[in-house]
Amino acid sequence: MIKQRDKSKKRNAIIEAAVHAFIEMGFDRASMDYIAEKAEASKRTVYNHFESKEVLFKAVIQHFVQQSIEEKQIPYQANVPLEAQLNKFAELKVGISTNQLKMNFMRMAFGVMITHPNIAAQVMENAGNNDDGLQAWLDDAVADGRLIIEDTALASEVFWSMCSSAFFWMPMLQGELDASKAETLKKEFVATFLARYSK
Amino acid sequence: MIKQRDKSKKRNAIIEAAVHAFIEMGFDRASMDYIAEKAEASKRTVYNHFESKEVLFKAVIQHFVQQSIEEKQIPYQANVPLEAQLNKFAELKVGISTNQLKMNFMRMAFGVMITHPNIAAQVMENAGNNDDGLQAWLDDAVADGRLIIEDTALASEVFWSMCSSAFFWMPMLQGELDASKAETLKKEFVATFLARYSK
DNA sequence: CCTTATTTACACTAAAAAGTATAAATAATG
DNA sequence: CATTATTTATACTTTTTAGTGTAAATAAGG
Repeated sequence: MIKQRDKSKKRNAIIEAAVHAFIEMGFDRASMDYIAEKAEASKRTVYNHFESKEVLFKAVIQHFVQQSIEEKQIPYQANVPLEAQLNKFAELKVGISTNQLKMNFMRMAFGVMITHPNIAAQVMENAGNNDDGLQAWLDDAVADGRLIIEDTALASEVFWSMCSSAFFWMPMLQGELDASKAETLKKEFVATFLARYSK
Repeated sequence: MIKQRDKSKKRNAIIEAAVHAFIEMGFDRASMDYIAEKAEASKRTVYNHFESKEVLFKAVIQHFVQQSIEEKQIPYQANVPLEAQLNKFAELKVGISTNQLKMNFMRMAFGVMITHPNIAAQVMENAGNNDDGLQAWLDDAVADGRLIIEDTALASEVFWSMCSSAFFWMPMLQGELDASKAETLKKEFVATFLARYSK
């Protein structure tokens, strides 16, 4: 019978340090020595918790994903203009793009996954689930007779395609989007979507 | 007076080898030794042509950009359905996404640019110019009275947002898109666009 | 206060890769 | 053919960093 003590404190400190080191200097250039120093731990302790840099990275990703699961479900409301409700969906994406920490983290993560396909594969296994609830919302709006959509999955993709490109991919690789520009685009995307699918 | 001989042959062999090495193994893991070997040149020769790996990378990018400048202008045609003409614009993006070599190259290039911001900055200086001719086409269509658009620049962005997300970013980071799926999306994008802006 | 799980300091190893030096070999061009 | 610009082979330096070994120090928890 082995006594177990609470290792979580050092472990969390290491993950926290790794998150910032990876964001700051990228996966390859953030050395284990540097991470240990920032975590106020010895390098040996880092390796006692995470047997390799790759394992540490995966833990960092998981830590981040954990934090990001705050299912922002937007329920369909019969007596609110569709425009306003769709705006909220678009706002979800805009919200991510203006969260500097989150964007930097994702930029870093994509960099790693492009550069190290083997790590990417392992990370992707634990990913999945990408439902924003838009399709459910569309189904409700159709049932309520306010939208005419044959294929709500397809319509959902149309909407997210517009938003993702402008509010996610572009800012991700080309830097933050101007706020008023974002507003203009958001309005136009919603208007375009409604032109196609509303009665 | 120094006699100049033709060094372009070796130089091109090196660039060619570097292109494939970078695509195959990524910037960091493609060593100068490996590139030299693939180019059937000595490492010293590689360094005689390109004073550093970074300089070589920039030459590779330039080589690629040079090849990609085949201005596929699509002129406005008064007596052809708008749908068919817009399809061609969408096809431009689909075309890129199904060019495996091109996508692999761009994936690699983005990886480098995310991972090495200093290189990214230098590469970006020589970039610019991203006009696909859609806005000009829209202007013509508006002048011809077949579309009603206040801001053709904005409308152009709406169209490219849809297409870029589905036909570029997603395939770039998540692998090739199914052909029939691409066809479905393309149709829906064009239909959505026309629902918003056609008479 | 004792036991011992956990952490630390520090000195290693091993590997990889960028870039350099130099003298000899090769081949373009007049 | 002769000249010499270019290329080659080879051995080298330097730097960086992942990961390990070990004995001593620390501190959690009963």
